[in-house]
Amino acid sequence: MDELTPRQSEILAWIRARMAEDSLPPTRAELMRAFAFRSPNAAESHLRVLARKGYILLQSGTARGIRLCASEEEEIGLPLIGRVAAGQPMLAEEFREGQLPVDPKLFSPGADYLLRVQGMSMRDAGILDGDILAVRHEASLTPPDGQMVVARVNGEVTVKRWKRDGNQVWLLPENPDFSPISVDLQRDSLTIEGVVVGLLRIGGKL
Amino acid sequence: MDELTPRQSEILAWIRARMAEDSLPPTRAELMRAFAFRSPNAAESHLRVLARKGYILLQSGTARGIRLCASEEEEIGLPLIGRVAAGQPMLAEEFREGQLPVDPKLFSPGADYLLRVQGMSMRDAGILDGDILAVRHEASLTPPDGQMVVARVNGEVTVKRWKRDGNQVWLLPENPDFSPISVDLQRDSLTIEGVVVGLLRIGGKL
DNA sequence: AGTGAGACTGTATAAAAATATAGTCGTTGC
DNA sequence: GCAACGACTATATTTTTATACAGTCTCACT
Repeated sequence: MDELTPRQSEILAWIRARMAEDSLPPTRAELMRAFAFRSPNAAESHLRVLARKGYILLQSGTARGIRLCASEEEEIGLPLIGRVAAGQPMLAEEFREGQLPVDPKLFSPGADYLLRVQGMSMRDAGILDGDILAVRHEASLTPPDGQMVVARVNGEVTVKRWKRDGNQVWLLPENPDFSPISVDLQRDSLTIEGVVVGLLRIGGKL
Repeated sequence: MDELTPRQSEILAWIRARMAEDSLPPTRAELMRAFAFRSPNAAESHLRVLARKGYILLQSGTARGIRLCASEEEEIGLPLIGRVAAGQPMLAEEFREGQLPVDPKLFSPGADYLLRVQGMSMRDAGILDGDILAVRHEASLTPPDGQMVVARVNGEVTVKRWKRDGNQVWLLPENPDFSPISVDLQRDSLTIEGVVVGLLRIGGKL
């Protein structure tokens, strides 16, 4: 699929927006009005280019015969992240286990991605090994105490309950077999990757 | 919303199918061809009726200006069932807490409804009070031992692990504070309302 | 027996939409 | 320096579409 010029992406974006909004592809004239062209042919030639580059399909001889090509995987639902290597960014392509058809708005506040749980450190909160957490991206270091967060301590990703007292942060497991993690904000590197907004368990051992 | 005649529903169904299929509303001429009308006016007047009865909206003066009206609650997702009174059917309207936008195919095998969990009898299986179970309707009395089922014993609905030995059925909790329920198929009334295929936890105490 | 709605046929016609042709004006690449 | 391309203007010319008007036929009412 060829690259688009800035102008071309602008036009493609508008077409997508219009179709999402009222589910009716635009005519050349409507495109022309939207971009203040003074000739319908400006719209026509842009559509030709978009079609040639494979972003849209034009049905000749039919009114509004524009259809979007499956935009290289529709990306519905949320990405499911598996084990994240230390120090690597969360959403890197290589940690993606897949994509699940989950409505982000099912959770409140909305979820941004799904994370596969490893280990039993949150067992007593009803979160088992292999469970899937819905996570909302949220980097502020001031979640309410008791909030379940996805945190990164010295590069390592972990899910725990948050508790902070000044520069002292505790990441609390929910399983007596595990010990709380103590973090000194001035000495250790800690970032929050998000807050847990939901849980999903599918297949496996129910 | 007025009732439709058989012919009118047929036509509405076709329009819906067409729009689902290629996301482009039909023209009068296309409708005419599809139903072998010999006059475009047959299509026109049907559209008028559908619009008058509130099933579609016609944008006058625009090609393919047909849009479907939100079909009296789209019923997307799955119904969420709350506390079911003893002896009452599961899916009765009065036990419905709502509808959640969950894709049935997210689970395997697919889910038919969602059920709000009450109590802590399955705590050690990571199922807490208030959790939501995805359930597949399945009435056979021969699920594999260890399968988590939604069962009804003498009218009362409960979620437990299934274990059967001849006429002796055990419904096992996953919490030492609770006792297994013993059921004799010849003396007690037992039906299976479904098998648990997934778990969802949103909001509340995460 | 008469009326009205539903489901059409048949014929037009104006408006909407697609699309061709001929250019202009900048950039970019060789 | 010039060809190629992107991004247009300007003007036509078909096709497609929407839509009006005038009927026909059937069936359910009342």
